[in-house]
Amino acid sequence: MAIETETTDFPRPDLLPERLAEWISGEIVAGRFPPGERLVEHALSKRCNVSRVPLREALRIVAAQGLLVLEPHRGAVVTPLSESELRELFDLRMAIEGFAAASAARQQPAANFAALRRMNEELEDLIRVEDYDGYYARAAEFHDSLVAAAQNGLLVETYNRVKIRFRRYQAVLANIPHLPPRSVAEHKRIMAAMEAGDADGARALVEAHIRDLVDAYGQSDAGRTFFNQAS
Amino acid sequence: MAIETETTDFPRPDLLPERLAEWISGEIVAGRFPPGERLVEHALSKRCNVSRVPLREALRIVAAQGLLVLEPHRGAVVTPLSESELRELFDLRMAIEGFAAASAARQQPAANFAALRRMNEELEDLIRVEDYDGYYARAAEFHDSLVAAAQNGLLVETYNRVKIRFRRYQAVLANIPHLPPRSVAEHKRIMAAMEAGDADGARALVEAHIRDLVDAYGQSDAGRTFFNQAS
DNA sequence: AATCTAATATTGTTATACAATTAGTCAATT
DNA sequence: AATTGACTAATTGTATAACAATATTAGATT
Repeated sequence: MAIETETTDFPRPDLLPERLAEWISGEIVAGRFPPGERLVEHALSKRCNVSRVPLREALRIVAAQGLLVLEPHRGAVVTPLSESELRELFDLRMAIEGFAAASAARQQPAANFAALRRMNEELEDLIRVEDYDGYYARAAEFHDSLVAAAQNGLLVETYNRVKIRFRRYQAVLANIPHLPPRSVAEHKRIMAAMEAGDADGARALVEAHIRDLVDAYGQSDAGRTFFNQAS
Repeated sequence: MAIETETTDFPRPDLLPERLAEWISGEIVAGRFPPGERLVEHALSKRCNVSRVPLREALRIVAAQGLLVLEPHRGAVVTPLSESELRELFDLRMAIEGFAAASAARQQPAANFAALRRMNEELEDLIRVEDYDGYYARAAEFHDSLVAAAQNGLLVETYNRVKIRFRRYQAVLANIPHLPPRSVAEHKRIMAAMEAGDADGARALVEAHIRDLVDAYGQSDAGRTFFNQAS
């Protein structure tokens, strides 16, 4: 008897709609499904080798994330980008991250300040090596940890919803080289306030920090120009 | 020729999954689909005279609202109630409503303070007539208007998601008679701070106001007892 | 009573069909 | 030339049937 050579079929994992949704979501964030594009069910289902039923459920998932709008009898249309949405997203980040910082500052011993501090030191290292792509990738993690420090699962869930929508704008906005050193310094002040138990101060610093990000994006070329092509 | 008696068929409205989702959502909030109950597709689709396809999409919608959990090969299960979720929901209300008050206070002329003031006066009238059911119905509207005053559609959307989940607990928690007069007074102080442009003050008052609600629910019999039956 | 096993029920997906609606085409008209 | 309007094609929305994979239940066995 020969060696068993037949490979088991690639095990089709479960959660097909979820995985489809993740893929669609990714295509939209990466801009490969540009704003305004219609996603035609039959074409997409053929492309993904799935039937329309799980695909339609995937579209529902992505629509619930805010990346698609399901128009009656017209189907799924990629949500447009707009300056107003970006402003509102920054506002929500201020509300969530600011509250998280204040909340974590009050909880004191439970909050994991060490993780935040370590992460900010890694950011400093990346700046020293002038790896700005790396910086922007990990800068998000710092903010994630900030929200996580509030120990509120629903707050994290809400923040993640904001992040998904926000990522589309990050993909379009250029990275700004002169911003990181300033951000790292602001992170330090935020952590100092939190460790001092100064809830209001920490929140104010977080809000000011995000406002700085808004200003930086607003003054960058990308921030001023991308809206034209997106309307 | 006789008078035309044949009626046109009742036009089946569109958005079947959305309407199904709304109904399911209502049944869960009202407690007719209790926490932990499994919603069986075939049975539900027969009961609603629809096929499994739009029903499954409806389940996705409700799951995205957080009222259902879709477990693989087990289907839709009504999300349990928990004290921790209630605490997190109150936290989110503080974050959102507090930020909204501060934001509205800064925007000043654009914010519609007159609507808020008028609504609080209606609440005072309801207290005078001792119509506490009416009070609790409209008290939510005051908070809605507060969030709306921030002029941020995404903040409203996020708040609505919190409200849907929160309503399940409101349906269980008893109304507390001695609370409304205190709340109305706190509403007044909040509005005063907003009109004075005192963003930080308004936010602090909103957070304190919600903390008062938490304490009141926590000290009520309902607040202490309902968790046992819900586990 | 507890455990294993077989029958049953349920979910997840595919395929097909068709009504309702929308999008696209192209000639006729202004 | 641009607009209208009717016709055709394409697409969505729903229903039905079928089946594999998995979970649940009930019965048999220990």
